[in-house]
Amino acid sequence: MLAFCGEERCTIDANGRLKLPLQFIDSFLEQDKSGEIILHCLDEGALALYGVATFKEMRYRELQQQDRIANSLLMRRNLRRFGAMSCSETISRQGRITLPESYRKRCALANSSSVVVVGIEIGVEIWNAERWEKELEAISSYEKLRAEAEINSSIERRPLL
Amino acid sequence: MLAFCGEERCTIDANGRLKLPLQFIDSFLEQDKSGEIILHCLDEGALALYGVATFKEMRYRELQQQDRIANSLLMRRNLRRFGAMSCSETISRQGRITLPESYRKRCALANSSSVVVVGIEIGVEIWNAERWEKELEAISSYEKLRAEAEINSSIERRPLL
DNA sequence: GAATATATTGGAATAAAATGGAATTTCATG
DNA sequence: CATGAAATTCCATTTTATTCCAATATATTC
Repeated sequence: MLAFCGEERCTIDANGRLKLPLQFIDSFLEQDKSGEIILHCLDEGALALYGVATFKEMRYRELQQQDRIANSLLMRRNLRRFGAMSCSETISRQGRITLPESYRKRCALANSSSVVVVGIEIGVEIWNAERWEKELEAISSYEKLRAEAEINSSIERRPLL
Repeated sequence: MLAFCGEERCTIDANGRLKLPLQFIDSFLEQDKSGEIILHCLDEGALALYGVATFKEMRYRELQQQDRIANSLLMRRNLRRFGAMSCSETISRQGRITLPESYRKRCALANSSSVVVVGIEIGVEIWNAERWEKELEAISSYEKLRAEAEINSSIERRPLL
């Protein structure tokens, strides 16, 4: 079965907890029997869930360079971004995860609201419903631009616009 | 469990003490059973907490070059900066640390005020709430610029604006 | 140098919140 | 229509946070 695919509607309960769709729970448990996952708040305003191994892979290179941190503002900012915007959680025996309050706020995931859980091949993302609509539109209009650019370059002239 | 991650609100008590969130206490104790940590006042106006080993790692390279100190004002200034702006503390049995008055003042961490404690993967930072908002905005606008540049370069033409 | 005043530290009690689980309801399937 | 599975709601328990107070240590004044 294809892991981390599909688009589902779920509700966040009154305490900020989300019951994950079964298929996603299975995909995470397949990766890591303990059910530990990483929550990461994306700059585009959605909450990503990754397996621990997937996330560590993403962060490995930068964390090697500890001696440069003291003298680089950009490095400290990057640590802040990933540190503050990531935390680990464990899928409970009832298939629930608790979303930290600050992440809920930032991603506009209100308690007792309906959200969209999206498979992204290497994990899942939790989106506020309206934001997800906008993101789909953004993806679509970018694809149109790219298609246009591809056509233009194939006939070897500059785009019309 | 992922060490030093997440974003939490805490209050500094009337005596300038901070009760650390449990997850951060655990992360520090895991590194060093004694609970000894280094407080370091950052130039961007926040207070960083590092494990002793982490801090020594950050300072190791520079402190090797003692022979150059006598002939370098910049080096002496750097020693001053790290010397004056760093001190050690021990996490108390109740999970509290006392923040020195001069650091509180410099980092705008007022007594009886609400502050933000941020995991930065290799330690934590304590931020004045408003300053943290500003820092997040700075990080976010940088990311947006980077994203825009990425899109533009991928379709190989200038932005429409 | 002693006594008083002040600040600092540690701890306990109370209040709040998060967690886990069970029960009921809903939905899908045979 | 009945059965099983899953989702949602609600409640009890445990954990965590906050406040307040006592004890100790430090500083100041006479």
